[in-house]
Amino acid sequence: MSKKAVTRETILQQALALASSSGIAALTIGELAAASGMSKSGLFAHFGSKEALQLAVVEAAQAQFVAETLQPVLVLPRGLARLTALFEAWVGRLAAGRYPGGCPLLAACYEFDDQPGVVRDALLAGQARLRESLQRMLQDAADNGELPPGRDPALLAFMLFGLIQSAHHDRQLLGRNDGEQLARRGFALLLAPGDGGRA
Amino acid sequence: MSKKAVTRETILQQALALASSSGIAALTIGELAAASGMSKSGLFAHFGSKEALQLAVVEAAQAQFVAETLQPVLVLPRGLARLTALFEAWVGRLAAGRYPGGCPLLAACYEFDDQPGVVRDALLAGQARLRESLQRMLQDAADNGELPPGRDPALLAFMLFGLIQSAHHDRQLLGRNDGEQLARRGFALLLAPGDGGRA
DNA sequence: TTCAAAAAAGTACGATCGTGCTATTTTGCA
DNA sequence: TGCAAAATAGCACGATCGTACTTTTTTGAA
Repeated sequence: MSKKAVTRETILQQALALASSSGIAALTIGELAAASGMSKSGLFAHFGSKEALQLAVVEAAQAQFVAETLQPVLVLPRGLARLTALFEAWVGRLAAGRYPGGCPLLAACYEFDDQPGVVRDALLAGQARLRESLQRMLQDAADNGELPPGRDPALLAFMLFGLIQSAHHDRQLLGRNDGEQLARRGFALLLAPGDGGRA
Repeated sequence: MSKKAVTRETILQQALALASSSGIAALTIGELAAASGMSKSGLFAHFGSKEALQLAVVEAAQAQFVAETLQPVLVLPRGLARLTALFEAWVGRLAAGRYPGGCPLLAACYEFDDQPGVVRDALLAGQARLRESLQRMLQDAADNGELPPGRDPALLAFMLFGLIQSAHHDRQLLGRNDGEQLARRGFALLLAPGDGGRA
């Protein structure tokens, strides 16, 4: 791997660490250069513009999520098993201290949802893909007869994503560390057959 | 009302409109002054510091939420009726174009959750109060026997807030306008007795 | 109507922003 | 080992940031 690619990767990892607490929009070339031990212009040359840097950071975060959370569960059989593993990995990711300042992608969604441009486009595409993956796993589970009768995969995907967001909110702002457990109980309530989810 | 108070209110309304799309942290004294038809220094004198301005904006947004969404439902009897009205008002607020760029408070939670200071403190206090109100309404409904058996008010409050966040996400980033309907169906799924929420 | 007080504007400041352009260092191949 | 090329640093720029200090305009009570 070329030196350039190595340095670029180092910068992006540093950027993700900073963006986790301050947000991607608040990332500053100077601040990031200092944190990376580089000069402003040396770092700048890697990206050519601030928008390109922000886009690279978003894509790095997305690639990391896929590699660390989505990919690993694909070895499991389609259906409830795979879905459960994904949700567990996702929830665990929140608590793991992977990003102490919170998920940079979730935060970026709030920062860029009204800022047209390539960053917003990339976020939108990634979130849409993720939602589709989630919904497809739910459909697989439904096809296997592993869902309570009458459950709508689209609604469940919507609600499971809400559980993730609520857990994130509880941990990052409210400082509550039981959000992950509540999310798991919510998952059980939504997917457990029979008793309507005693929880 | 003194002139000062009137002007201050005008500024804060303008600030909320701007913050809706760009975020409270990205608010700039100069930008806000231009939008308000004032000079930078004239506007600045109203607050004394940028942090005080941000705090005032957060408090204005919180007061608006309470006045427009929480207060009105308090005339309804405690229990499921009041809870349903609150959720409906809350969901409706997302679609109403009240804030075209999304809820400034939700966005602020992501911006300030890792930035210690008075702004974060105010956000935390407001969100904690809101969560308590929600949970108390659920407890009232449980006391009335209006909840499916075995439901935990704390878990339901967690999940209902997740529905709101998911609806916000769907509308603001994904551009889907069925998020509100999904949130309503989720509400029904969680609170409807008997069939375990056929949806 | 007058006039002190309040509100707003004017001006200036150092700092930092993103981004050019040029010089220097470092790299990897001949 | 030498040397073009690649990577990084140095420096400068106009713009804008938040925030002081001073001056002008506006307000409301006597």
